[in-house]
Amino acid sequence: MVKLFGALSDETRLRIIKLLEMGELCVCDITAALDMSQPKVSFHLSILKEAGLIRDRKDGKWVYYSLGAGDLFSRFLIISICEKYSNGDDRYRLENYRKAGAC
Amino acid sequence: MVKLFGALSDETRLRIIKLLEMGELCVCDITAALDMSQPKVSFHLSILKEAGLIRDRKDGKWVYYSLGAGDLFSRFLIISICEKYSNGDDRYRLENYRKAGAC
DNA sequence: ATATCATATAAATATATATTTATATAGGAG
DNA sequence: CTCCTATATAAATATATATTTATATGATAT
Repeated sequence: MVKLFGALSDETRLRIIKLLEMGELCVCDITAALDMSQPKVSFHLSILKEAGLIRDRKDGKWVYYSLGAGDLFSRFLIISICEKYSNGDDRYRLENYRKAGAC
Repeated sequence: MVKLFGALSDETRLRIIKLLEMGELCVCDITAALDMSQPKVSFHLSILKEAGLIRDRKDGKWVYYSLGAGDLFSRFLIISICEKYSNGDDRYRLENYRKAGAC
């Protein structure tokens, strides 16, 4: 429980959750959307995963992350966060990244 | 939101919330139940209060804390925590403290 | 007024968490 | 096999959070 709330008590990780509301994203998508260094993003993804809030799927060079892991309570939290939280410019940056050819 | 989850991402504070399920308690009750130093307890109470999860009421020398502050989402979180979390020996220590004369 | 009790706050320290920088791994392309 | 790309991990550093110890505040009782 401490770990679960700890995972949610960080701005960057809430932004990641909100982004993943769009569906599965690979690490470079998230890195571009957040405009952060890749190791930083990987670090935060690992905490979310460890807390059972997100899951990953490997496909070739890429690792895709998505919501939908965890128990009922975790899912409820995620829904609430997505409802209350705004994407800011993250979505916009992701779209630009994709238009520019993505990864 | 970050502040709210941050307030919940600590063992001591979850214990306090679970204790307050019993109803209003003063700082010395909580200090006895948790078997911790008084400044430490005050520190954690201030964080819970700041996050809008608990409220306080002054009566003479005493300050009583209770659940029930905050919006619907906060209340839901508190209910969920109380349901999932166990008191351990905290309740037992509080009873002993009261039998011994309390504050 | 002085002493005492409950609580809060401040300063110093310890510990945990996040960030940066550098490097490793592992899959594909040429 | 060698190079490049996506991702992860490690080590060093920075920052935030928690804990301890000491002190302040403010209420009551003597």
